[in-house]
Amino acid sequence: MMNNVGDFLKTNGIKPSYQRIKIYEYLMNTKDHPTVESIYSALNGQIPTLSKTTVYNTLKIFIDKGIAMAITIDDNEVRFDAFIDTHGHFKCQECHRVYDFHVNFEGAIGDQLDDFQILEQQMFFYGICRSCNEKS
Amino acid sequence: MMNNVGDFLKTNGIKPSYQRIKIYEYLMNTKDHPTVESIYSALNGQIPTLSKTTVYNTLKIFIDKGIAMAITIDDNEVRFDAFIDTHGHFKCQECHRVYDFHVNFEGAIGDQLDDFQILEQQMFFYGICRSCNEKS
DNA sequence: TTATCAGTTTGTAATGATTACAAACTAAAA
DNA sequence: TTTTAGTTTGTAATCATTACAAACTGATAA
Ligand SMILES: [Mn+2]
Ligand SMILES: [Mn+2]
Ligand SMILES: [Zn+2]
Ligand SMILES: [Zn+2]
Repeated sequence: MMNNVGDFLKTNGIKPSYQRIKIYEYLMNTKDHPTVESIYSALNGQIPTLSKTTVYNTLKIFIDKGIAMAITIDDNEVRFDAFIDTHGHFKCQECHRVYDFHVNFEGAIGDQLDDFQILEQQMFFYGICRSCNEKS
Repeated sequence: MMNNVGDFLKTNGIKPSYQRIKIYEYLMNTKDHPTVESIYSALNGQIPTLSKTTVYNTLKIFIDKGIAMAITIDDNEVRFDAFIDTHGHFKCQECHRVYDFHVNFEGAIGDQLDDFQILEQQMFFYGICRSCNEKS
């Protein structure tokens, strides 16, 4: 075997092509919630024939199969995340970095949505991060 | 005098033109978090010369002046809200309605972001609403 | 009053992200 | 080898948003 990511994709019903493995590895190893554009340009070096359409298609498959998620933290920039446990995101308006944080969703809303069937939860914060704060 | 919305806009540093008053009134009276498209087509009746560009411009001004906010609850559909107190949104995947709910943000994240300066908070839930649940 | 001027509105053109589509390719099965 | 299903690629189409400049408006100054 020797290829963990390939096996992981197979387990999730995704045929592990070279492109798919590379894209998933990149998403897994990169903690900055990359966009389609940044994934494409990061991989274009090792895969010169890579098409942006393939990046779009592959990410859509990952999301459909539940091994990645899309984060629309700002109009007109969709970012992707291989860390799929429910968690919140903080976006720094200075350095544009996106940080993860843990959220206790239950405590935050009480019983207001008791008759609603909740399938997905997102929390986004915006502001200035610690590191940017220290520079001023 | 006699025009509350006009005065309200003036108070917030916005010159109260006919278009701006109508757009703000619509946003205020409509609880369904309308899009640019739905605002435009709702008002096009009474203001036949209305331009979609004016709707975009006006909403941008409202947001800059802090009397409205943009909600990107789903990729490729930006919605607008005149209710600017911090609150959460639930989007029904069946009827596509967007519901407001109250959120206790402090309790939800603890002290994880203590050194971060938080300027804006958003919470989005997705699922099936009560009314759609009852139909099945 | 008329002339001027800043701000507003409008229509059209440009942009840019995403999607549609069909041809080329790949790898496994028959 | 041939077939076939699935994958990748490049190009074209779509669609929301933005840029831009001309037309308009309403207030102010002469
Ligand atoms: Mn994350
Ligand atoms: Mn709302
Ligand atoms: Zn920062
Ligand atoms: Zn519903």
